[in-house]
Parts: sequence; C-alpha cells; structure tokens
Amino acid sequence: MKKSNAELLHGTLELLILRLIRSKKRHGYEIAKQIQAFSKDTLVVGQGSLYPALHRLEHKGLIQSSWGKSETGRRVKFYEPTESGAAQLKEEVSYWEEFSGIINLIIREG
Amino acid sequence: MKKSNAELLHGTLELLILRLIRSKKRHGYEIAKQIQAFSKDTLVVGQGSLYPALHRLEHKGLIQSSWGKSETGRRVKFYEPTESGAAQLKEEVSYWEEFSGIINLIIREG
DNA sequence: ATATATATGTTGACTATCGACATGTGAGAT
DNA sequence: ATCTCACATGTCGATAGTCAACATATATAT
Repeated sequence: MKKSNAELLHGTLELLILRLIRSKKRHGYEIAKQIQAFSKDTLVVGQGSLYPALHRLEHKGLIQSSWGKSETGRRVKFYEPTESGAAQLKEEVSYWEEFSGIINLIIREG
Repeated sequence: MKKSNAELLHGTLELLILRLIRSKKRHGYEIAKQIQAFSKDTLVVGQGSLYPALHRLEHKGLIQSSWGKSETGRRVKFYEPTESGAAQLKEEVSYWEEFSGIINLIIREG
C-alpha cells in the first residue's frame, strides 16, 4: 500500500463526501476522519484535497454549509446535501457501481 | 452516463492494460477496443490516454513491446507484461479490491 | 476515387490530488 | 504559565493523468 491514493481517489471523493453528509450534517475535518476510519487508515484525504472539494461542491450547489459548534465545542462549518446534491449522489453511486463492475469483469475475464 | 470517465478511469487504466495483455499479447488499438467492448461502450479510452499510458508502462519496465502483424495484416506493436509487470498487476488488483471495498462500505454504511 | 476502419502517435488545455504552508483555538501535560 | 498536541479551516504551487483535437499512414470496401 505504498502507492498514494491520488489516482484512485480521483473521482470518488465527491461521492464519499455526499454520502457521508447524507447520514447527518458533518464538518470537513470530521468527513476526513470518517474516511480514514472506514478505511482503517488506507485512505487519507489531505486538507489540500478535502477543502477544495467541499468548496467545489458548494459552488456547484450540491451541498450547503452553516456555521455551528462541534461536539468538542469548536467553531465548525457543517455541510449537508442540497436536493440536487442528493440526486447527484444517486447518480454517482449508480455510475460507481457500473464502473467498478466493469473493472471487476475485466479483472476476472480480461 | 453523461459524465466523462476521466476521473474514475484515473488510476485504473494501467491495471486494465496489464490485465488485458496478461491473457495474450495485444496491440494498443486492440486494448482500447477490448475495454470498450467489455464495458459495452461505457468506458472509452481515447488515444491521448492510451498511448501515453503504454509508453509510461514500458518506460517503467512493466511491459515490453514488439512489432508484428495484426489479424488484419497491419503493422502493429504488441505488448506483453514483463515479470515485474505481472507482479505489479497483482499488487494493483489487490489494491483495487481494498479500495473498492472501502468505497462500497462507505456507500452502504456512511 | 473515396470513405471508413484500422493503427500509432503528439500536443495543449484542463483539473483534481498532493505536500507544504498559514492561522487559530481548546485541552491536557509539565 | 507555557508548551505541545489534536482539532479545525483554508491557500498555494507542483505534479500527473485524462481529454479533445490534430497528424499520419495503410488496407478494405463502395
């Protein structure tokens, strides 16, 4: 696992963000920690990827933010999906399934 | 499927190439057609991605090429994996499985 | 003759990730 | 008191891989 996740993360980060904030409002730092936790430290999203991705998604109107307080009492920016963000998530999941299905097929039968 | 496959293809193209030439020697054009066929036209790899990827892999010593004739009688460059290319394929498949497992987990339980 | 599919290759633009840097706060240790 | 660490948001320049478009050439079918 020496290889950086740059290449594969490419294209799935927005899906992951949308999915993680669908369950509940989360702030950026929390999203990064969640990804790291789910992956048992295999996938580590740097701030230089995460925050631009959040701003990108917000700019596209797929997520919206609001300032609030974290469990630890700190000032944080919570994100939640907009309606079009929820729709986008469905599309991205469906495309991911199709895409990963193709990769698996070629791995099996290529 | 309006979305271009740029983002997701990123990081899996070398895996696909290595896998497809593991079964038998193939030339570039054939590899592209194979990916397109397996994916039923969902994944279309342009020449601007494919040929640089082949040269990259050859430069890294993961594949080797030899000129020959295609079934249609044309002069083509056949590629096959080197020993380290075969090893690299195993690693990439294993990493792909881990990676896609994480994405699927987050999609299910995020 | 001409168009199409086969076949290899290059180029410049784009874009998302990366590592490093910058800034600030709250909690616990010394 | 001070210091370090985890928390938390953000920017910046470099890197790298894909893309569309272009360039070239041959064999086959119309």
